[in-house]
Amino acid sequence: MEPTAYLESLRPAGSKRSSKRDLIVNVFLRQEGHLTADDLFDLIRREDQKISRATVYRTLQWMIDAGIARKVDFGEGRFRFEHSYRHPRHFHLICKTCNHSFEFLSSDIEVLLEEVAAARNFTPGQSVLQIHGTCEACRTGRPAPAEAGATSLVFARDALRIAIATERSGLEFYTRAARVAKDARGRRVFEKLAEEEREHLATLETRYRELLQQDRQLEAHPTFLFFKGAANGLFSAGAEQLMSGVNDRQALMIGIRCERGSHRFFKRYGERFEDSEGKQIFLEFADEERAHLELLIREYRGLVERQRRTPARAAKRKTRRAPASA
Amino acid sequence: MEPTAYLESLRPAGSKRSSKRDLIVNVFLRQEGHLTADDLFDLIRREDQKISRATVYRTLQWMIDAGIARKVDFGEGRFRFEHSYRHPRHFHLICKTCNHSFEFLSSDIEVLLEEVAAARNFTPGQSVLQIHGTCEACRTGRPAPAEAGATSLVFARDALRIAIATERSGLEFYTRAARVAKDARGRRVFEKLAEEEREHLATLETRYRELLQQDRQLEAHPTFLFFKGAANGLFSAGAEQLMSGVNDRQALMIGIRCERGSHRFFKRYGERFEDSEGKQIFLEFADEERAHLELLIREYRGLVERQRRTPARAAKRKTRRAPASA
DNA sequence: CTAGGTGCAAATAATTTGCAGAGGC
DNA sequence: GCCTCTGCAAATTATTTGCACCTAG
Repeated sequence: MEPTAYLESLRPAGSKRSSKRDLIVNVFLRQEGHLTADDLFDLIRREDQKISRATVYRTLQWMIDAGIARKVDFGEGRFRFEHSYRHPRHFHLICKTCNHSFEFLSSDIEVLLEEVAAARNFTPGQSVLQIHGTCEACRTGRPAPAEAGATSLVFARDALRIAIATERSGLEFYTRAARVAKDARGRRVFEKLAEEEREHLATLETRYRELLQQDRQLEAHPTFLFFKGAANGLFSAGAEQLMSGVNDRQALMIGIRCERGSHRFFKRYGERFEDSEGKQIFLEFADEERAHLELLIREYRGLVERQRRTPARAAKRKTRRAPASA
Repeated sequence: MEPTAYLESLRPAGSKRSSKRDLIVNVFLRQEGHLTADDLFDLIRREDQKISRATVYRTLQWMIDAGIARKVDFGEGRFRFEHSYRHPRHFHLICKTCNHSFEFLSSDIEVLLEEVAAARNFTPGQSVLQIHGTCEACRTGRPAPAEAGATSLVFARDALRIAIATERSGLEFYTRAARVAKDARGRRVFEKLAEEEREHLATLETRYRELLQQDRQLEAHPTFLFFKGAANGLFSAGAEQLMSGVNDRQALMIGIRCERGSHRFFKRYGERFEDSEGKQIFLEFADEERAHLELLIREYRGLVERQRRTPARAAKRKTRRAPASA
């Protein structure tokens, strides 16, 4: 959505247009950091000498009601304001030396927060998380790479990186499982799964390259979204040693488990974000995993059906496995 | 340490005793929640009509310098103060309806915070974490169980619970491994390990019961310290199936891995807390795990040594295992 | 006796509000 | 014309400070 349409969509009911307010809102949206009311007042004064502090405060409150602005409190004894246009919610790193602040988000932390709230029978709304300390620039004396630009693009970048890492992890797992598998049918299933992961991975990597072209410096931005759960959660160490004796049906079942885990993960977390390209990426990825999952389930059912029609073979297979599983 | 000694130990250099200040400090330390300067002023006024607001503010600043008080900011446009005597650092759940706040700590979150800071080249100091929302009492209309009493006791209780959960998890693992193990020597090692865990567990449970006797209502307090890492991290699902073919040396090595993991975990996290009974419990537990670990390592070395002295047997064992591991 | 500590009142600092006039619909 | 927005100045709220006086060491 374009800025103007975005503003119109958020205008509170029963409010009138006003050139003063428009000016304040526009100047505010043009800014990047976390402004105090006074910072904004100074900026406004450069364009219109007549606007009073009271109007700036009133407009800030209006923007908060409209959802354009968020009020943040860094413990300085006054508030700061940040706009939310193309700017997902986030937590803060705050340098106590230069008073600059840096943004990040961590799904892992958000999950833990929800768990704490649930354990204490608390209905959580917004959370405030600030790490106070010293930034790299203040510690080393050398200027840090500027953290400017569209946060929502960085968010999308990180979402894609996470999806790619997950896919790579799946690919590696299936590849190793295929290498280890002794049963020819089981191995073939793993090989096919690996091939499918490879294809999906290629799609994601293409999309990543396309995203990078939207902003020359996108890769230089530090990580915004921290999210480690997705890439490792599915495959436990040592599991591959169990893969060696796996047949085709079991291999398919393993694939189903993996894809289901992946789908749930991305659906669950995608739903947590507000509208943004990053959210979109998570939900699309979840959808693709679901589609793949359904495909695997159909294959599995087909396989079971076929084995039921040739009971001799199924019985033989069962007999052969019996002593090992006892 | 007793309150008086505690205060003396923290008195800033070059400061005089004063009856007014003593009164303010004592009234402050008697309180439980998070007071505003005005709350405290009102309380003080009940005991001494002459004390002025300025003195209360000055004394609060003095207490902060002395480390007796912490200044917290719930975004209300003014500060609140909490004392730190027998009161570990923590995060807050803040009810936006009744303005009450509840405390918790999560080692898992703290670890993630450190990781984020490290990834951004930020040297972290103190962190602020607030979950704003609605408390149970405000949502249901019924009064919640009062969250009063010594937080440091609750902290110790939770530390013990975590240690116990870890020990139970270890006991369960070794018991199952012993049940599954086919090699008689391997099984015996697991049985011995299980027995040791059982003993340690009994010690911890006794200590837990002793702790409960210090405060009748200790078990009724909601969880303060959230810490899930310890109990599950060591043993992955399916691992027990790998246990079946394990011999005595391998079983010992598995025990060493587990105890080492446990020791590192508790040492690492114990070091994160400030002085308290809870910290003590973590560090003692870490020490006990280390002692056990060293014992196991000695046993392992002895075993290897013995096997080296009877090379025929070792060679035989090796030959027998060769096809399985290829 | 002298460096803090204290009370009082005034100063600051951020933000809000009352009111009369200006301006959009 | 009505209802909202705006500027200005005054009010409010939380906190700090100047200064004269007090008190412990």
